[in-house]
Amino acid sequence: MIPEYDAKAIEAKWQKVWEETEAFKVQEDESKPTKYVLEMFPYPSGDIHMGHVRNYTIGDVIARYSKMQGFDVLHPMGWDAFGLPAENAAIKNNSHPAKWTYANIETQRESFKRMGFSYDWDRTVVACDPEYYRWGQWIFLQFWKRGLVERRNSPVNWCPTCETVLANEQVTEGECWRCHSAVEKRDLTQWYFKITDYAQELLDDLEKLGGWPERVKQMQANWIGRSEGADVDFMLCDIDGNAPAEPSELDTITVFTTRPDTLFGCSFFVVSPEYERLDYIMEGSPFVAEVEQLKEEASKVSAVERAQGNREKHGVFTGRYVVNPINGEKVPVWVADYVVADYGTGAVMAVPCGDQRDFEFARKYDLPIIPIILEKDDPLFEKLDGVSERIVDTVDWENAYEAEGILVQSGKYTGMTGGKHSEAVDAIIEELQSKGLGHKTIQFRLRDWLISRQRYWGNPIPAIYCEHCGLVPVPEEDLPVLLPDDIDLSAGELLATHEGFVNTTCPICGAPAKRETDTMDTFTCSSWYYLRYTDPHNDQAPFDPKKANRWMPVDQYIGGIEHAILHLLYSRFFTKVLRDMGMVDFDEPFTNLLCQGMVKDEKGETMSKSKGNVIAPEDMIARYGADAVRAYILFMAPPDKDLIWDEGGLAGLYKFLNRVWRTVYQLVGSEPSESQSGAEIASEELEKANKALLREMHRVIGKVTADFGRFNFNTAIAALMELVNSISNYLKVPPAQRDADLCAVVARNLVILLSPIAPHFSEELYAEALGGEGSVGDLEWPEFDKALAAADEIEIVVQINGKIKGRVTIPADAAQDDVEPLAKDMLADQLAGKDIKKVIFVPGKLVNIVAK
RNA sequence: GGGGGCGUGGCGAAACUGGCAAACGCAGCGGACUUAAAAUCCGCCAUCUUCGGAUUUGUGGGUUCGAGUCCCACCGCCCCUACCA
Repeated sequence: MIPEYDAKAIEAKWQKVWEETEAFKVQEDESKPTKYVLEMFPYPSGDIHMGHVRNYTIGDVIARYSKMQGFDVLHPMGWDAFGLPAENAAIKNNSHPAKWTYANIETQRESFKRMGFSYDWDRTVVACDPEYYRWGQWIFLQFWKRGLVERRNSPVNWCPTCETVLANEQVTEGECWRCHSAVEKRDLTQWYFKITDYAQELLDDLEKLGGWPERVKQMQANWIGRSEGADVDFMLCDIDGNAPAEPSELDTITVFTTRPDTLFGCSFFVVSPEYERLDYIMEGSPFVAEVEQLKEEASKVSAVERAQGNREKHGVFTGRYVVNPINGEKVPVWVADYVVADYGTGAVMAVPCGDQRDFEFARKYDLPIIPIILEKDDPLFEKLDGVSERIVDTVDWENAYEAEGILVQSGKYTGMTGGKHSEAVDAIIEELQSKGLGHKTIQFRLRDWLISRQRYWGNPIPAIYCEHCGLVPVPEEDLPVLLPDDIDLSAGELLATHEGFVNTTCPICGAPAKRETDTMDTFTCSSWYYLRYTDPHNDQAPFDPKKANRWMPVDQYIGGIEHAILHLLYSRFFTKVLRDMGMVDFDEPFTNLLCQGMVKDEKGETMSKSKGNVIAPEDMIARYGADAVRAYILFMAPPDKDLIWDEGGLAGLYKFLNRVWRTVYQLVGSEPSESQSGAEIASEELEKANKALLREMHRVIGKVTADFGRFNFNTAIAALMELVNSISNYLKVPPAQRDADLCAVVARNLVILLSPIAPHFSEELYAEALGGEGSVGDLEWPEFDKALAAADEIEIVVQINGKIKGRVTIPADAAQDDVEPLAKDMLADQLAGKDIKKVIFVPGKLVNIVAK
């Protein structure tokens, strides 16, 4: 009797065995090559969802497979445990964020165990654990020492719902990444990590990341946003509009431009409403009221609206003028909302002829448009010929001319080629440089990383304000700065109002002093956790460089595309700084990156609690078992594509496991199969069947191995299904006639090949049906024998002019000379009267007769 | 506006460097077993067909002996990003 496949009992049994035998403990075996398989650690917001299941199943298969291939595998798991949801839950439940966080961690940990994930639980990293965040503070202090920490005042993104500032990367389309509230601009003094110091390297090293998806690299490159151009100095005229005799620093207004070649076409000048020196410009101007009103209106326009693009542009004249450094011309200074404060210098030279935005603005406010760059055959050339006076305003234009062209009305540069990277750009920069009024420069879109948050549940910034000594770092020996437990968040208490936390003494002079009460962005925690896993219990340092260097960089990182910029960029930055500190000897943290697709509902919509379309993993485990869930999620789509949930498909994989179960028992037992007729078969036929099964087994070993290497788990499972179909076919042979040795080896290999996908199931079959010792996970991966997988005879296609006309069966090693006559013979009718031009023979595939 | 990706049966998908399109599965249909159902097993399942074949990978063109795959144009969908000077 074949026992029933009882997924629930089997899974519980093997999870217990794995735990007791510490099956997934990292071996730290120096004789083996290492493989670090890492999935992005989760935020403990309630129980896991299908996205987690998919992410971690993919990682688990890679980890288990790597172990069977002889690697010393590091496959850890932890929690990104600081952050607002915990704090909000605590406020709502009149509780403490730690309570909520740790309860959710336990729930998730149990779910992970029920999924059978092969984590070394000994290495768990929990970001809100002082043992961990202590070293986050230590790293902060090292960054500070290296000049990579700055506290400064500037316009920042403020989320009114989360009541905290946000980093640029955490604002998408003008909304807060977490709560989707419209983000406001505020002028505040905040803490920054100077990630821009690494902008160039972060961009350049994308080239080293051959194992990353192209689109992720592209997104990072766009985010870093390097543009080459020039800084150009314009001089502010005095209030009466007279050009300054002596250029003074105070009256120098610098712009960044990628098009210095169009400088002769500058007919006005624009600063953003938030421009830092706008008040200085407005001193004594009669237009203060108008400018104030524009500023007011601009501040009201939400970032969301601003992000819509192509908005109607608004501006007012400041009453002031600046001098164009290339021709000494005076141009009016405007304030307009289409210039943003946080790119370039917050001021632009407006060239309506060569820039669409300036063009639209000029049309609206009736400002001059000076044609200075034209397409080769522009009719305007004729008009300009022999005219000494400058022609202004090209009324018949509908758009600016932004492409490459020929300069006109541009002094000695007239006739030169202009455009983004043209000779005119270099020539004009040279002139500006010689006059001391400009120079070549590179502008990045990347801003410094604003890391301070006005929230309790985060890693405290280790800094102290002393009346006498100023801003003082907390000494390393005083770390960690602990978050106080006794805080009543629901009563509105903050770190800033917690006297026991705020009041301290100055580490330098000993006088009473105040602590910094901002905490660090949670993304600082996730920027180095992967290093901590290599040495998770170290209480002398964040990690031992020797251990980190042995395991790192992560060989395979797996996570969602939503971190394409945020987490992945920050982690790259941290790694580079730690390298410069001598803590690690590599430049990039993640060698290979796999971004898995989303799990969507039947209608193709994202699952969310608010839509009520969430499929709970625990329900599915209860109904079909974790192994079926794992197999299903791998089978239904390649890992990087979105997966449409279909419970019928899951039931199908459950049926497949049942079928494997019966098949394996039938292979090694003496029971007849369902498809067997009972009649003896001829020995010739038997031999053929034996041969075919052996060949099929080897073909599938090769296919599954190759597919695992490419993460094509869906086709690997399809190949295993084909093997099972072939076995079913073989089982038509009566039990007494079967080749027992062949059956045993096929059964064994089938179980091994399936084990990374359905581990509990495979363990049970290996132990109970095959009588195996130990764990399947400790076995070696079967070797692929190409010779045994090859067929002796194959069927190839015969074509005329690429159209299939028939098929012939030939020996696998047949040469063209053998095949050609066969083919011609076969198609003699159709070739009659035709002239054979040539014959193309693709071994193992086809023979194509080109005839006319 | 800029960048990236995708388009194959009723559905999820396969087809590695151009070489038998639709493997594998879901749904469906027919049969066996059963008193019956479930489960299981066997078979059919792109479209049209005068049963010889013919047509088919969003549309139109091109390169090639041969194109789902490469090139050009267009249509449609998705994702990212954005008054970036």
